[in-house]
Amino acid sequence: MVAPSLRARVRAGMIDEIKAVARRHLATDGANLSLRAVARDMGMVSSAIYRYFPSRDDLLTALILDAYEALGDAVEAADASTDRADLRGRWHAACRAARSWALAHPAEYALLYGSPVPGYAAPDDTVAPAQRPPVTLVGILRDGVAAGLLAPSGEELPEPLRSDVAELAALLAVDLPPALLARGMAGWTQLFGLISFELFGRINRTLPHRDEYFDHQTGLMADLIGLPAA
Amino acid sequence: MVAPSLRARVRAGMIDEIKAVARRHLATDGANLSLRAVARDMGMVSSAIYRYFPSRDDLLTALILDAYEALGDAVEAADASTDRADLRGRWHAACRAARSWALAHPAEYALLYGSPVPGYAAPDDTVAPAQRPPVTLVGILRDGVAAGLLAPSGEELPEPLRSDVAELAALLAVDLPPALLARGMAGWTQLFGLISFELFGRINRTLPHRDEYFDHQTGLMADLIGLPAA
DNA sequence: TTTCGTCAAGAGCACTGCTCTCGGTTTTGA
DNA sequence: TCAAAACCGAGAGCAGTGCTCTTGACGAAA
Repeated sequence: MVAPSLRARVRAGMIDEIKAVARRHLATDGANLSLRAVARDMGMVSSAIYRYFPSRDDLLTALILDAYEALGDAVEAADASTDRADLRGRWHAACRAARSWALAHPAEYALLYGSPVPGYAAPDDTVAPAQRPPVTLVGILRDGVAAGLLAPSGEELPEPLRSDVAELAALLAVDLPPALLARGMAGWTQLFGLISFELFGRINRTLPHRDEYFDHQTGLMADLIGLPAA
Repeated sequence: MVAPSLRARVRAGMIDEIKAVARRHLATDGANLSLRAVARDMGMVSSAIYRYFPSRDDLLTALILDAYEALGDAVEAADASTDRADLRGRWHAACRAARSWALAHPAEYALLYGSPVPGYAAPDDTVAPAQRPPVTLVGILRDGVAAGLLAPSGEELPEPLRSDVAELAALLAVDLPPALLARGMAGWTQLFGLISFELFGRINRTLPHRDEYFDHQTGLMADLIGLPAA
């Protein structure tokens, strides 16, 4: 373990600064960020950026990866800082954390969950961080079943579907009855829809009390799952 | 009512052809469609397009309006062609119609429900057509209550939220108890999330039986709403 | 028939992502 | 220690973009 050379350190600093400037541009200009513009902001020439990122898409990928990690951190931290036995409280905390992060970083959220950039294909590095929020959510269900706080209803899925969802459980590394996992996925799907609707402004020019609406909607899904209050 | 002049007719034809070519480009290149490319495809020069659409955003707006109407037509037709008393069947039919349209026109769906184009602000003409799918869905609930097939649970929303949702009911012109409308909105939100996840490919490289998964997920929301089978 | 509105074409501007070359600096290894 | 290799920023240049403006031709209306 040798200390990184001076050159490597300034290089890492440059990469961080480029990403920071790019994030700033992202917030104002949306997904079509201009390499030349960030280069200008850094007092550089556009071609110099290519020393650090081989293409614009690679810069976007780096930003996407960072954003996934930040969102995953926020959701996991919110869940972790809630009483383990309070399943419903954990659910609400995780959902609120995702929403708060999205409201604080709308452009980055759009990058993660908006329509995919046309030519751009997300590399495989992104799938693991992308799964952290849903894994956290279904992890609450897993803990609930393990602790006996969440009784599996005994409901069974019809067959082509049951094994599909069972495979999904294996992929997410959660040991859950398929029917319950399906309900958890419904909650995750609705959470994404809620945030997207609020952020992309398609819904509710009315609905001024958005916090209350959000909590109620996520509470409905907690009901559907059967999460008990503390 | 005079017959439109020849000139007006060829002009209308040109507008239609431009939109058709643009839709084709949209399908392959995504949201960043090039005016010059569609002009090339039509054997024209880019500046000629501006005789018909004052800017690229106006072309996009026209495509968006058409897409909203097409999606609205599909959802409403599916609902209308189902036995009025079969609330659950109508719900499933409307949801399936939305999904089918989205799968058949992924680029246009992304235009409607993906991340908003940065500089672009949707004009007010779009809000009415955009509301047709959710209005159709909550219309099923309204019919159910009116026909006595869907019993309001008597559940009441806490106050800041209750009047918000009541206002939303007035805006959507559906006479529904707020608590029930909130559940309907949850269903609409989840439907959007389901389609987006499937279309934008973030979810389930596994889950090969997507039709069954979709039906089960929308069925869960029908359960949450309390829609009875036929 | 003449005038007026419409049309396609072309040149041009400012911008984009990206490539390549050219000097200058830093790190590396013999 | 010193030359070779790697790295870095600047600049020119290419192909493409949205958009504006001007020019000349055509058809419909007065």
